[in-house]
Amino acid sequence: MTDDRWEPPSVLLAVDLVILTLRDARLHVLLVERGVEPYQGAFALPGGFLHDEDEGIEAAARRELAEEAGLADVHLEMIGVYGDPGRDPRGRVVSVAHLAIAPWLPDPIAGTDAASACWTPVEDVLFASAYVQLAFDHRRILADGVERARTKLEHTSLATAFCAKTFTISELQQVYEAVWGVRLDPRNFYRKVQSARGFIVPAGPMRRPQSGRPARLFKAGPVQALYPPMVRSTQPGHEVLGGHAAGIAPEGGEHA
Amino acid sequence: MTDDRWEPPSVLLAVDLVILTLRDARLHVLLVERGVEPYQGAFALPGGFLHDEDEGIEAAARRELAEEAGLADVHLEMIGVYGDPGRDPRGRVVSVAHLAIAPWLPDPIAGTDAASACWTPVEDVLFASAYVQLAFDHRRILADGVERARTKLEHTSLATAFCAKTFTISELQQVYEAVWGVRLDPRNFYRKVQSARGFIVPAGPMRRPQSGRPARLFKAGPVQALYPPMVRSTQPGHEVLGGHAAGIAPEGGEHA
DNA sequence: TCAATAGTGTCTTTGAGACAGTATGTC
DNA sequence: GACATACTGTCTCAAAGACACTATTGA
Repeated sequence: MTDDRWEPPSVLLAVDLVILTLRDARLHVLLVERGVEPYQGAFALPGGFLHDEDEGIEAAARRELAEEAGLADVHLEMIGVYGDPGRDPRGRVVSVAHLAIAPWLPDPIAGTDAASACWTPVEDVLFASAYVQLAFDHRRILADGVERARTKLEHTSLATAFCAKTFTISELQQVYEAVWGVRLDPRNFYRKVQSARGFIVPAGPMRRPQSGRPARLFKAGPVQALYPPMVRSTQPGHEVLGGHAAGIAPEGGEHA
Repeated sequence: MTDDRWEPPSVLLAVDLVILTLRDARLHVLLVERGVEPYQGAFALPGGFLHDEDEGIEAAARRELAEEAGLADVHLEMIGVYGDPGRDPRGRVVSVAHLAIAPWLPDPIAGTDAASACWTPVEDVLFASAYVQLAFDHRRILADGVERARTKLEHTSLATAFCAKTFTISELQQVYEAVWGVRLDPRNFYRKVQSARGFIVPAGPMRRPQSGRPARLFKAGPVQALYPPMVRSTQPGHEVLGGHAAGIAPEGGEHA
């Protein structure tokens, strides 16, 4: 680090949250309507500034998660940093974006202060001619968060974070289908998920149908990294309508 | 974002660089000796504070890359943010860590101001009973950076960033062996690398042996994502001596 | 009975890993 | 010639994808 007599500039640090969940088999993100300038009235990702000098970044993210979404004990990981000068008209604001995964149906948000928060289908925001415009660079942050979720579904047990404590295999399949925007063969999915060692483990001989044969219940297994992985078939032909995979540049790295 | 009448705290923003390269078939990282407090005399990752209010984060990383390592036009990507309160005794310093990959043999650093910079074998720093102690939380940053490189080698063409503009297949194999800390079968590696569509393309019928049969030269192909991927054999039995894979927690995400 | 979903089996293709064998250079 | 490295072929096994088939529920 350079340590001269000169004073380095300081910045405002914020956290922003990409909170994803599944609602009626579609991927949704939690948005809030901004009540103040800038971007008053526009939708934005939940987030806020550090509370005080001594607050850790993840602590701030969890605080916002509780304050704005009423969520606790959910999967949370850092996505990256967004700090382009000029991204916020108020000055130099650097935002640390986080990805949170909420299990489905935690109600449209309990009675939190975030009265204006609402779950929005991700495609409505990310699709080329999007209905919903987001404040700041939040559309890009959302795109990166979704891409992160897609990738982690392949190699980790993240999908179980979308489910309740116990779940059926077809519920798990819905997660993959919604996040990837593809349709999968139930029979092959069944085998594949079972053959990934430690991914899911049986949770009682229980059952709970609606129509059709009752299904076994499972819970998340011990492993974090999947082997064999749940590879997304690269050879196309599976994309389902509204696939939001287009028009997003997921990776920022450049080669020489 | 919360927008009250209260003033949010500001922080100092720094960039730190994990610059990796290959030297005599081993993975090395560039370290600098700190000339001032804190941690005077200790080794640290190259890095520094933002220069001014208007400097972008990636721009700052590239500036440090040039100033401290004399490198330009190399692969650069963000690793993550390290901002625990108390990580820097000077106050609240939030560091954005980056991973840079330098092609091998750019000389032990040209005549830059970083006279004290030196390439250090990664294992010497990361191994359990490490010889080299790093300042701040830089050991953890290095571990995360190495883990990032390991993972990206599987699914992207990042390995070519370690090589010169043209390279032989066995040179590419050395990259994988050094970064993963494993030994690979040359025959299978040959086939595998060739079957990954768009990974490498022939670069002239050239050749350049030292002993043994001359090898064909290749250059980096057009694709970024590898298919099929170069999967690290999960079933162990391949780790080579000094494997630094142990004792590192690469992932910070937690499930509910 | 049918509709609907759960779960099993089987076949084909692709790729991973082991390793024999051939090609082409230097000494 | 020996030696070293580059490259090819072949075998076996594991897993992906396609899809026929059976099982178990409710209506």
